Amino acid sequence: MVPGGYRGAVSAHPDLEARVRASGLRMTQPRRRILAALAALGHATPEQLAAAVGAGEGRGAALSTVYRNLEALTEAGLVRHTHLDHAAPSYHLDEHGLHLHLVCTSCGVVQEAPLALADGLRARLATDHGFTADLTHTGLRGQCAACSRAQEDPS
Amino acid sequence: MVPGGYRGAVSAHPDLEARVRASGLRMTQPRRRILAALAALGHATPEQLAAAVGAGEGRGAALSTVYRNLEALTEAGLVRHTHLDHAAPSYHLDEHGLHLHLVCTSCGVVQEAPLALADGLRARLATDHGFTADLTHTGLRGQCAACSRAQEDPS
DNA sequence: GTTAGTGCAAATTTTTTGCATCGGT
DNA sequence: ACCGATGCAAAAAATTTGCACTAAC
Repeated sequence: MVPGGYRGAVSAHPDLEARVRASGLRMTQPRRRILAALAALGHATPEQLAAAVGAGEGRGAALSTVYRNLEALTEAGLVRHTHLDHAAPSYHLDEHGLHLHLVCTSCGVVQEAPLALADGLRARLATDHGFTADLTHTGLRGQCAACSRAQEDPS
Repeated sequence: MVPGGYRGAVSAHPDLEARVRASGLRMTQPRRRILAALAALGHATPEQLAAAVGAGEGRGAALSTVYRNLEALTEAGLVRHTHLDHAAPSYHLDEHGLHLHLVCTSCGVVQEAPLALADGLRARLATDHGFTADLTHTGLRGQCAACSRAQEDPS
């Protein structure tokens, strides 16, 4: 289910390393692997990360280390997460950019959409309810184009 | 944390009973209590429901029964759920109405907003991405008015 | 009388935590 | 050398499941 993995000596992104250190965190091997996996996968659940990093296979990062790192890196502002569905949250690098996540209820595909699409809604929420919304944090559920089509025209 | 509970002989809403039966489900005591609790609480997590129903106190509904009912009733279309935060999903009667859920990241308060506010966004998603969104299913995270204020003016 | 539905307890699954050790600075 | 970070294994939560029994229909 998960590609080869990122177990080797990974030099990772220099800028990332700098930011890690700037946050007062040490740049360890497991942490480097986790960051590299995040960069490569775009977004992934803790379990997917553990698999990608090769947890339990000797030289990787223990599952608990993955959890602890996601927490520490989130705290440091380097990592964010989004709730795509009922399951575990999906983590991604801060750099990965802000966008809406469209999650298809039928096929599970996740597509991204420009955050600007929600500007109108956010403005209304702000004026009408004094609510400052972050549409980035939760995936929007629905049906993707392909699945809607399949449903109407079950050829 | 949870009010008195709904353990007594609850007649529940007649219409609900009818819909339950129409779905081919039997109207049992535990099920009646769960429906009554949902009606009274508006929306609640499985645990809150179990507590409200008086699970474990003898005459209530076992936690596992709560889970099984939420599943069955959801299947029957009588119940829906929304993911308000990182924690457990929050269930509510279908009748409870469709609206947006605004979840404050700071204080945890959940307020409701008319679904129509999101019509613009939904239209854009439909035309631009062929995506039919259900903004009802996930709570929108952000800061409520009170918390935003407190943050800017920490008197 | 059938069989869906229930309670209870055991089994899973997911995430957290304690603690001795290792490794970055 | 210091102390943050790690691995492992145990603990906590949260949800699911097996099974004998009860109660709707």
